[in-house]
Amino acid sequence: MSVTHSSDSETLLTPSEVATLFRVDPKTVTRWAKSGKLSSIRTLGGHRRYRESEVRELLTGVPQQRADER
Amino acid sequence: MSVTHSSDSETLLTPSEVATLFRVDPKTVTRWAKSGKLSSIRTLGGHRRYRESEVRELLTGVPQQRADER
DNA sequence: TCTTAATGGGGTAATTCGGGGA
DNA sequence: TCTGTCCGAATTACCCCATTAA
Repeated sequence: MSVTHSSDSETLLTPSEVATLFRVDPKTVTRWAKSGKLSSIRTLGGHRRYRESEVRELLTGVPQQRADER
Repeated sequence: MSVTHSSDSETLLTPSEVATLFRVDPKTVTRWAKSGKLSSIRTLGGHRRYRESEVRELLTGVPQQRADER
């Protein structure tokens, strides 16, 4: 038995969820990702997922924390 | 922080656990396995289990290490 | 053995992808 | 320059019910 401080359990958001938060079209979010303004993780099928903490920070200007660091 | 019962060489994840990591439906993970994008191990009842190291690598793009190699 | 949640298979609706043009 | 929209194709989500896992 071992105890691990889990490395990365980051909540991810879908393109439409991010788009809703910014009141923007999902396609615009895709462009932000392609231009490097927003980092993204890809599903095995090629769809993008976005880090919630990064999105929140961009929305509020306040650095966010992950649940597993709290 | 997580507690792992390690004595095995490879930690296995359930479909729902993998789905949560990718922010995807469990059925989608099943499709990845069927199409060969993700390798899977079957329980004797036919349910799929996935290698954590493989999932982590696909998520981050960084090769992971097993606890018994560290 | 019993209960409950999760998974599998199949089918269909919704979302996202990429490119291109307004 | 930035965003919204149209298109076809691909991927993913949600619905059912039977079986398996815990």
